[in-house]
Amino acid sequence: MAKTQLSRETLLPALAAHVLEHGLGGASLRPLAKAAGTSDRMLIYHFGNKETLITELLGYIAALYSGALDAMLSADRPATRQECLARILGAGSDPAMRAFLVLWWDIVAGAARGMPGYRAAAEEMMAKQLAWLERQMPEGDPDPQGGARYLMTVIEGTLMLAAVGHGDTAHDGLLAGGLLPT
Amino acid sequence: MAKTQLSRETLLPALAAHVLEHGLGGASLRPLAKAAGTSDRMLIYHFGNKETLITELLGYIAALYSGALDAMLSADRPATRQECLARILGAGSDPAMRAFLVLWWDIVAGAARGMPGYRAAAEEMMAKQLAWLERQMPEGDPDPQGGARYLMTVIEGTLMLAAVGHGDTAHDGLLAGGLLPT
DNA sequence: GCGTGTATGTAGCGATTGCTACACAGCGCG
DNA sequence: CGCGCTGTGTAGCAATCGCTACATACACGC
Repeated sequence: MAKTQLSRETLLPALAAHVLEHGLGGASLRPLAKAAGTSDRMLIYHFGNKETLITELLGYIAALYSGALDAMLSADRPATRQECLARILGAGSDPAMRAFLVLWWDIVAGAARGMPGYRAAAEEMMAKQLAWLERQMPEGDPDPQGGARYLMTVIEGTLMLAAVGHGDTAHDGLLAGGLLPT
Repeated sequence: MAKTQLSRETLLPALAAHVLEHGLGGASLRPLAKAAGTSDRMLIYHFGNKETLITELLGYIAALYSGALDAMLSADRPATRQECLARILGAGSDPAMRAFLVLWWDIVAGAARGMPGYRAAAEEMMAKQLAWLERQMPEGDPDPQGGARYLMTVIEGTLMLAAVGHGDTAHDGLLAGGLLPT
């Protein structure tokens, strides 16, 4: 039993790497298995069926994302909300974060359509990001909680617009909203 | 029989209705054809292959969306940005808009992954929405263009958070940002 | 050794995928 | 009339899908 648990844990990193590169949409058992150095037969053996495999994989990816956020915690907190936002949007161009972002829209789409596991993973990832943001808010901010929620809403909007080629639109909007230094 | 000649134009509405209900991810030729009252054979005949079918379908859906926006143009413009934002977010709970929204995340995911046709459709839909928003900005707004971009960024962020169950987070953020009346 | 349970390989199932080959019916044009 | 083009139905292809049946190799308690 402990061995089974270990097997799943061993497989998940390779599976996560595969979906981070190729997406969740076309993820089928045989390519996933090949990426993990095993067979579709074994994936079903360890996870029971594809649905629970995806669910567990999403949970693992959410944990991965959480860890990536923690690793990005800078010792010095930004002085202003503007600087905080600029930093975060800058981090979004990190290639490692890019992979997460592309996968993220798959997860959002799945969550919006109610696919099992997607909603939970998305909620967790957003909760982690919100907590991270609160810790990143400038010292002495009048309303760190509200400010973090405000910034998060703005960040997600910016990322979405950037994903569909309207990054400039979002950037202009942030300038107009006084959220970025001119 | 078959008095109505089938063409791309006659097929697209039924195809759009199908993907609006069932999503783009699992859209395969036979179910699509059945929804349009024809056969996969005919879909390929009229569109050449699935890829161009999807591309044209996305273009048609973008036009549909544009029309839906125009139909939602209210004669009276809101007095403040706050009211403007509140109206728009209220319109997002319209069931007809819900279907668009769920499909929208499929499109964003496809665009983010560079799937052919997705990016173009997404760009067009966002451009249309931006133009619509500019027309909806309060009369006498100091910076309607920048304001529209700002509101759009905020709107998209709110919609995304709502899609993954963090609608409250976004709402609190809008309050904290002074974008909604308390 | 002997049995038992876990982990794994091989092979295959029925369904579905995008797409094609072929036949044929109707139409307009000469 | 005959010829060709357009539209359509039927049947099927090879590939892939999630999943399963069966055999087996290996470790461990008796």
